[in-house]
Amino acid sequence: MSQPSKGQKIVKNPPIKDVRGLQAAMEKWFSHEGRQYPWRETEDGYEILVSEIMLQQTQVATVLKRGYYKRWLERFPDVQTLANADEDLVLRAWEGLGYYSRARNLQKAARHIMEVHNGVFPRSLAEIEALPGVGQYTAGAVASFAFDAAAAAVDANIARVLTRWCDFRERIDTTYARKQLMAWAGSLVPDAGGRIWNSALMELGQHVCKSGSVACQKCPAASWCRAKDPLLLPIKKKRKAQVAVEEHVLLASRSDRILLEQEVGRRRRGLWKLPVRSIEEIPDDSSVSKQQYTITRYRVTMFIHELQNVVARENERWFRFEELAELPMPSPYRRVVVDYLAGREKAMKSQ
DNA sequence: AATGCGGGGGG
DNA sequence: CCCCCAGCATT
Repeated sequence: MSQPSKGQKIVKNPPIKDVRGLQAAMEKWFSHEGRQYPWRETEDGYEILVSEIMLQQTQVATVLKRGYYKRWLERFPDVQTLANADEDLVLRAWEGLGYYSRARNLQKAARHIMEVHNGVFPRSLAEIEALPGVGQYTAGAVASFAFDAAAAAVDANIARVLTRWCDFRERIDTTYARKQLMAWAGSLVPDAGGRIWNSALMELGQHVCKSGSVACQKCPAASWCRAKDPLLLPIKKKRKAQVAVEEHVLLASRSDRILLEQEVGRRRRGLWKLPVRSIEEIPDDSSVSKQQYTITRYRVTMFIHELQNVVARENERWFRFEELAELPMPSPYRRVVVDYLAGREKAMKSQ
């Protein structure tokens, strides 16, 4: 046996005694303390899937507060409607959530369900995981929340809870740790059904067993928990430092129109933004303002050059002001455009 | 195994 | 300023 495998053996059962008692305590606690989220009021596979995709790397508060979930289901109430929708409309409904491939994959998943499953949402774990944009976590979440399957679903909340319960003091962002946590999660899910159990674990991670603070005196699992110092868990690798970059964009207007450029690369593909130019192409008499934003690991300083007499290039188009609201546009550019139109409106009135 | 992919919340 | 968040796909 080679050395690296030592200490990396997957242990099937978590180091927890009286699992039935823990399950009972968690379910009782959840019945009192569980929040009422819209996706907890439905057992529709599609509606659950929409919520899970929106919630990937995105906090509950973000999805709820700005009405993304409700609006999406009004606009795309079922699989068939989404499958047949224009991608522009899909991206516009997603605007501000980020990770736009999620939206494109969600539509691909709808098309997959129409073609492969005749429009009927699949129930098996394997069939759900075969949907575009659906990985191991999301498949388990949908199977348990929609169909009450006894499926493991290890999200960031459950990973944190499990590492603390089991005092797992190794890095969790490795293949070994992911397998270990999946094994523990799988052995803890009650056969009777995973809906309440997975919901309760997530709820615990979200409101009690939190990342920056813990409320062990309010925790229903405290007497089962082995963590000596919960705040030190879970252990993750440090993230790469951010890189500062600059970009120069045009705020080019022509009577009642503004020039926009459509992204064609991998990042934010299909969305419209202010046209980018190199610094050498900017006339030095243009009026400049500045905005900061972050995308992935870049801290971008965006210089906004207000210009007229600009010639449109490939992938660029003039849009009437009224059309802008319908276009999918990344948040940093949306803010600039909205401010510009507001300022223009104000100037018109004061004349 | 490492990296790219948004954007906002909260310490 | 930082880390974090109901992760996935690609390399």
